[in-house]
Amino acid sequence: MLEAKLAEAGTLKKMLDAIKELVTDANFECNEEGITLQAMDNSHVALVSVLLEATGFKRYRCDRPMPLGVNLTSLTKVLKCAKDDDECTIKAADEADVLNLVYEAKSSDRIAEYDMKLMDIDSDTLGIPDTEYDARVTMPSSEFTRIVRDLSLLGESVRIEVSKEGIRFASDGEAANGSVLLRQSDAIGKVAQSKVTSLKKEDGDGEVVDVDEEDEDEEAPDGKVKKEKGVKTEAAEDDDVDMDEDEEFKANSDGEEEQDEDEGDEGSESGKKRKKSSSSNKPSKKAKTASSSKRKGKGKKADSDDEDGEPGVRIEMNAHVSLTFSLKYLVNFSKSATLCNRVQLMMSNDVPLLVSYEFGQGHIRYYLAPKIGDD
Amino acid sequence: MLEAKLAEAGTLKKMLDAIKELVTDANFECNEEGITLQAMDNSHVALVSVLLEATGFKRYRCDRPMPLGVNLTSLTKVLKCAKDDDECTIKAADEADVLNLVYEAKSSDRIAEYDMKLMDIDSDTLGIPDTEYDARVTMPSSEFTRIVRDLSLLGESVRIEVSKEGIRFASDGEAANGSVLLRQSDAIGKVAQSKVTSLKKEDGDGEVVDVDEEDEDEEAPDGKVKKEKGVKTEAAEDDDVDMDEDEEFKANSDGEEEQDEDEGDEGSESGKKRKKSSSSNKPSKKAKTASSSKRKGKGKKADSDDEDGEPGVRIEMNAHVSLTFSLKYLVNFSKSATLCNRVQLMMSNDVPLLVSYEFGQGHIRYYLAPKIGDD
DNA sequence: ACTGACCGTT
DNA sequence: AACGGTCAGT
Repeated sequence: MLEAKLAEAGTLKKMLDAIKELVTDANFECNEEGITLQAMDNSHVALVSVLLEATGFKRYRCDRPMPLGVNLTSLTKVLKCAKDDDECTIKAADEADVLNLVYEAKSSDRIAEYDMKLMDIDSDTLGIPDTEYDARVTMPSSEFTRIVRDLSLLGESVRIEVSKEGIRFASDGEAANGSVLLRQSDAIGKVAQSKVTSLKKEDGDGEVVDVDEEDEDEEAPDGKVKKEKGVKTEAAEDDDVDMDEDEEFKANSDGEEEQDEDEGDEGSESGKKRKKSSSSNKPSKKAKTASSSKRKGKGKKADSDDEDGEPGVRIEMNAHVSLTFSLKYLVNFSKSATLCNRVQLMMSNDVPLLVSYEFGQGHIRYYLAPKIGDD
Repeated sequence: MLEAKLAEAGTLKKMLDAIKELVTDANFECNEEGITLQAMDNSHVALVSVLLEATGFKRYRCDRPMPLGVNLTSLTKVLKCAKDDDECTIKAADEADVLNLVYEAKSSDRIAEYDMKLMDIDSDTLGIPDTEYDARVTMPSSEFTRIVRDLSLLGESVRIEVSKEGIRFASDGEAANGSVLLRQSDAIGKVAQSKVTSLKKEDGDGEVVDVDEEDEDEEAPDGKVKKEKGVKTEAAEDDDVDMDEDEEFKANSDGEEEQDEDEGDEGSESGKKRKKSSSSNKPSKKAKTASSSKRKGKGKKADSDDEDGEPGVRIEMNAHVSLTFSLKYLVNFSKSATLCNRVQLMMSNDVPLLVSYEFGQGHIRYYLAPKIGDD
């Protein structure tokens, strides 16, 4: 059975608000490490990956792994019945067909209890390779929100380009073209813009994740992306690609360099390896992928980019990248800004963009295949 | 003629906002004691009773009783032309077919004047018995609003149960079931939960209204509810009852248990009595009903539950009650929260619920027949 | 298709 | 607190 008590129902509310428009039904995979959710968006163009670490709960217990099939629209309604600062306990018996949610007001003279129906959902666990990217940009999430919203008024897509100059977001529209350039913030200058040893998803706040282990990592036996279901990069046509359920999500699969991605389900290809990350030469590591949690044991929950990291823009790149994405999705992703003040954009040419919001108790990550014709 | 000057047009604006969706046309009955409005909602399921005491006006004069037939949609529009803090004077000549409204800004350098057409409306004064109830719950109006809104996301109706445990609001829906329990707030503990002598509508703040005078009151010459049309309790089928225009609104007319439901028209049954109020024993009185204003001359305008009474929940009960109501109506009633910080729920099994908002210058009360099959 | 109500944002 | 936008109901 599962029993997890969250100090603030608001965390869950914001998380649902962030993804409910993208995904309507999904399995919350619960195990002793925490709760994860991975799903393709309704149109199979983007992939959403959510993690809530067990350690982020006030109390957490999950005897055995169990998937909770939830209709996010229903869960959103039920969560609307909680105040942001209510304590929220979610419980589900093994094999249960209902999820029980209890909200306790701080004042404690109000207790609300809800039982929500669960459903069976095909859980095609998606394989999300943990790869290295040619560029990582960390910026205030509000800034990212503002930029994609502004540009979405002009056009359908945006070209994101990271160069020595900084990061540029440019969109061409019928009536007008727009371009926003963010330069590295002064205080951060030294760190970024320089060749970085390895660009992996950052775990902590503004600190490059320890790449070491990764370097030595398996160099990618086949150097190929696994084939689980996922957003396929190349497939991306003019419009975003629609990935099939059974495809593998090769974040940047055969992409520029290679990263492996084993997906969870098959596990067979797990042994793959990927090799040099873009320009740099660190051999990338692999595996951990979506279950990022394990990345480095991640005991670091609270210290990440969570709420307010440093202000400003931090740019790290090993190679110039230029990719084009659908603004509609980016605008959608940017809703997660309510969860965390900083956002990380990870890019390599021809590989799906990773937009990552790391907060105290976990993260929300979005993968979006680039439109072709960008390079 | 009528001439009444209100210190704040905002009072009228909020009152209209609270009831305009429920009632589109109604008579404002003006007499020397003040202005009252009583009407069945458009679908004849609920009854609304509004009182604006003469003493609550900055200036008030009404030579003879006169009904002002008003289209509330029109009045709402006209009132939108006033700022909340404007002084508002309403005037109507005898037999006039227009209502004159003058708004004077505090600064006095702005005077706006409007004339709104009046209409003839069948004034079937509704008889609202002033009865006793088995349970009275007083709580912050925002809390009530929150609860009924939350539950309305899940289901159509709510079961309200008052027991030693507190007051529970429970609703079952397609996707989820919900239940909110409010316990008596600690500081209030002693007062409530004990056998109350009499549970009548509270007039002041948290004080049981003196029932005395009412006891002696005219026991109802005819002892009946007036014969106006009302919500008939029993009629309530699965869905709320639709009371006929000519029926009498026997809120819980005769006593909690037996409530007669004579249909108002006959008036013959007037002799009924109400008597034992629930558990207690005060003979109920009658008449005053809706014109509650007279209840005790009520000079107390400002001291009532008006804006913020004590915070928290106060529960008084003489018997366990369990009733089911349509959330749609309760959500509608809860709009009155803008007028007053506290709301009173009065209930007896199988009798219409009374939701009462008492503010400085009067009150807005709603009566809603329970759905059957509850309790 | 139009009007009204409700929710969210500024 | 007010205005605008979105969604639902008639």
